[in-house]
Amino acid sequence: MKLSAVGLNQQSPEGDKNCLNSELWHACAGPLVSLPGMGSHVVYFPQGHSEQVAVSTNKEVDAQIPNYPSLPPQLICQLHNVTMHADLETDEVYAQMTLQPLSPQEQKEISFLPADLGTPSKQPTNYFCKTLTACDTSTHGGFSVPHRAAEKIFSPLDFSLQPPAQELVARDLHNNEWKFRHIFRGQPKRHLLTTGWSVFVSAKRLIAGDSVLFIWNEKNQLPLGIRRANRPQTVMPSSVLSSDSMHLGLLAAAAYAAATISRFTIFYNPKASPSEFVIPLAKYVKAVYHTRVSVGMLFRMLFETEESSVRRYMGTITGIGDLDPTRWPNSHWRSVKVGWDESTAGERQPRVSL
Amino acid sequence: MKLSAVGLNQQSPEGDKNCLNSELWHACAGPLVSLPGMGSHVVYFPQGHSEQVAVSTNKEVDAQIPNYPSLPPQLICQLHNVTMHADLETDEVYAQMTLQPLSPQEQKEISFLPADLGTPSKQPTNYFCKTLTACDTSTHGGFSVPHRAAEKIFSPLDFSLQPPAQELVARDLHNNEWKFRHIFRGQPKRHLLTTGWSVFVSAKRLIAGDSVLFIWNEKNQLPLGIRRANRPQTVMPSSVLSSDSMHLGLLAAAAYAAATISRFTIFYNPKASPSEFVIPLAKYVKAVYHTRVSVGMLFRMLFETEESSVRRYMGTITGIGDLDPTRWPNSHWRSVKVGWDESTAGERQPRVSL
DNA sequence: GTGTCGGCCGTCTGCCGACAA
DNA sequence: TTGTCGGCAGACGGCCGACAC
Repeated sequence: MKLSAVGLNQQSPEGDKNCLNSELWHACAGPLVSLPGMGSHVVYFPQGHSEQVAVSTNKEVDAQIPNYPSLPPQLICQLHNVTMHADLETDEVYAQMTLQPLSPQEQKEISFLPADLGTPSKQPTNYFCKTLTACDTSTHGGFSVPHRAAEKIFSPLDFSLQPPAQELVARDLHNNEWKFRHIFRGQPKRHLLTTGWSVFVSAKRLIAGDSVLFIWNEKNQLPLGIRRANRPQTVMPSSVLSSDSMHLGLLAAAAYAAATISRFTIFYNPKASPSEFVIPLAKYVKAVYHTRVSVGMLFRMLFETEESSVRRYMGTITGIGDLDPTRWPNSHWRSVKVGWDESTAGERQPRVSL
Repeated sequence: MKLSAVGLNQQSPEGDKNCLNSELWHACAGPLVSLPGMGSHVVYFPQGHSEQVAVSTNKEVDAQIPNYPSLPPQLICQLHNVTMHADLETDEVYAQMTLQPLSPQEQKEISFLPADLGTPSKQPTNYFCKTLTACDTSTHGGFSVPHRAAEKIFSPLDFSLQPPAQELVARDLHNNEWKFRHIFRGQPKRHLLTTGWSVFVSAKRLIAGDSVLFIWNEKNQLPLGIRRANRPQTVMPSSVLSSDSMHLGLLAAAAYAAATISRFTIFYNPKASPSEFVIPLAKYVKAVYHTRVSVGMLFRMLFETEESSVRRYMGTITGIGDLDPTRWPNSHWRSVKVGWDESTAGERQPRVSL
């Protein structure tokens, strides 16, 4: 896996590129992904982080791994830095966060409830997202642009030309330039991307079922992103370190930072992670202390569907208790068991709050 | 990075595929790479392991990382298991080792010197390795086979045919099958691989400067491997875990295993790692206790050249001392400083023994 | 002995409207 | 409105010996 960051160290921030592409990053991440604000207070769940590593390495956490008595199941931190990144090979979006645990006296001082519930995922308004068809990805032709989307997002064509056509310049998450011939032709008339499209498809290794999205912005830069379909074999374990060592590493890093009140760095990958493990403190406090949860209660939860829209699912709380009592006693991570109403099986026990 | 192992867990051994391709694995790894025998006693250097992670993530180890007082700079272990693997995407070879630290009484019991100095890298005898030319990798043509190599390695052609030709079936490290048309033609006559060659080149993403190697074996299976040229941008950092957490992870895993006398798992990547960090115990004992090292002494050391042959370099010992006195006191890792005779700069301070 | 080139032919890429869902 | 197809023209892939180093 290659990173997109520039400079000598690949883990350095990307500079102003982040600001430029923040919209695009959020669009690619999806509507349910939100990042807490810089400087804000958050709750970090080592268990959730561990789950992300387990999914990424395709290996369950080993029972051999010791627990760190000094590391609580939830750690209140200040978020020093958030930078948005994208995998150089797959364009998968992820965020790098620098966290600093709060000292005991700092925790007391913030007993008042801050209002920051996290920016609610600034989805761009003027964009379109299309799932690619077999014809879109075949070498035989170009890309068929939905009619209304082309009129709304692309710069207007000069209809005095026969046929009306122009060159579009789009930029992906790495700020790479992609040029497409945009033409309005056929019977009936339609918007098509021809020359340049197949280069893009093969460079990004897109297949039917993946999605592309174009964003309109005031500078007319035409940001361009992709969302891959959930292919089962997307797992990319590393041959650098054993998964056991990785689990130990994240725990050790957090435990050491907690003990010395020093900063540590984590990666959050929205697509890989089963659920968010860095939550704004206010959201956490509200969920744990200001919400009455009891067995039998009904509730709703949002999920993203395959067509990248949002849908509500209903569920009933069937139990409350620790997921792993020996290792993580009194953890609020996935402490609520639910039974889902609809027969969409495969859903897991969800997390504490939303 | 994808792994080649099969089954539910990607880190499970590959079964008998290892045995079949052991020759090929060693051929791809190069003549200087040797793996200690299964069950033998070895010395594990956490510092060396850390260096491999640093190179793989392209990030120097952070001074913030704490040291583990319970973890000595060299750990005597029994090697429970060694399996050979290859990266599914790049075909890069690496080994997975399961180590178990020896208890104090076990260490005393092995005070006699075992004779196991490691299998000296069983390089196959009947093989050829060719660095690809621009014409070999261009889409315009096929692969020009060195004349003597073709006669030695490939199954003999039927020279009654005009032109003499046959189909060769080769197998790579993942046991994938590759078919090539082998023909003897042109003026002057030569051996060529035509149909099938370009598919192989593009699938493995070979470029001029990379090498391919064919091995002859008694079963006539024609194992086929690649060695990539040292491209500067080969680094593949992971977006799963911060490099700091990785360093902590490997230290924590070794420290925990040392404290509880339990097994832990590491990956050894010969191409990524600056030097071997799992050494047969006998070799270590011989180097440390049976070799007199003093400042000013002359010595020789083997290096692999770019043409994958072996060459001797001469050097003088200019000093002896700890590389990192505060973190790893009394470590034998890179404790010997040398000045190289020839003006081939860029060499680093070498390691204890060879 | 082998790296690169020009020549040549066949396949595939990629642009077009027709047509149907 | 838009997914897929057949038709077609040009680009590129890929096999060949010539030639030079």
